[in-house]
Amino acid sequence: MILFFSTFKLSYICVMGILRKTKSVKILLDEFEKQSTAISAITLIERFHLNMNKTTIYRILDKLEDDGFLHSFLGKNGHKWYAKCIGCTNVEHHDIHPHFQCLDCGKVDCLPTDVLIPNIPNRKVDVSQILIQGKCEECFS
Amino acid sequence: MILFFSTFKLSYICVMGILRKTKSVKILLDEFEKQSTAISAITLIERFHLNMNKTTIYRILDKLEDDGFLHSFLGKNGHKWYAKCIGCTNVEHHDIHPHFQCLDCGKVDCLPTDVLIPNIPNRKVDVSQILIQGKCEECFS
DNA sequence: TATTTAATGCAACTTTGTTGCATTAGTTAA
DNA sequence: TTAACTAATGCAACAAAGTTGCATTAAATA
Repeated sequence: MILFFSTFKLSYICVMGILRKTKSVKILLDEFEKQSTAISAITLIERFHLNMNKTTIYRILDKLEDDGFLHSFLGKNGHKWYAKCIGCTNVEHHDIHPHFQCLDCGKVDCLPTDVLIPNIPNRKVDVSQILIQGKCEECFS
Repeated sequence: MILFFSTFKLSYICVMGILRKTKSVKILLDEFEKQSTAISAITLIERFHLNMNKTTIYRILDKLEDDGFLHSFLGKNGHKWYAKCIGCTNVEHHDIHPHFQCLDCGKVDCLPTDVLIPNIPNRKVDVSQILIQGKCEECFS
């Protein structure tokens, strides 16, 4: 199924999870469009608790990940973070890149670098998560 | 301060966190001595809830990490895992290696491979966590 | 506009981990 | 060996992140 999200400057999203263009979905898609860094589920709950319930937020994030629109990963304290995918579909996620979390301000960025995970004898590698922690550009100086 | 743990086949641990050789400390040290793979905090709580309180387990793990005897990292669901360090001290952890978690059986191993995290312009890299997920030797065949 | 059902809100719950405080038990010194 | 000191423990209550079930609401469509 294919939906047209013209107002979000997305040409289309191939959808399995998200079926209806609700207010909540619009708000969250909008947020990921305008923010380039990753956003944690908790931050979204703080930011939009007046607009929608936390359950709704968790469910929409889940679906957007299934759809290949967002990818998720675990930050510092095991908190879940989300960021826009590049070239992913509902069949497979392709954007395996490291994430950088600033230990001062907590911000998380996707690093454009591709990291090659070597094959490991007798094991099948499905996913790899690389979280680099340190000081970001702003907190470095 | 230096304590002698002869019964655990450790020559010594340079200690800042652990000061007293209590029953609980002995049990946990023993467990890490005899198991080569990583162990999650939750597993230890399940395994030893008759011997000691979960608070005690969390506190001892914390201290053993401070001491450079264990290192910790986050697995699949943000759960905390612990494994023995190699060549770490209470001043600095040196053993930055990837961890492999089997998505079938959940087991986590430390991979001996060293992974080089490239410097990133304008950022200071402190720690890097690499979690590779897939199928382990046993679950692969 | 009516119908269908995906999506939502809410409350209650689960899981992992933390905190404060009274009690227990290692360690050290007499 | 014993007494004194205080680190370590157990317990209960709490906190935060995330999940579940179910009644209600609101997109999509016919």
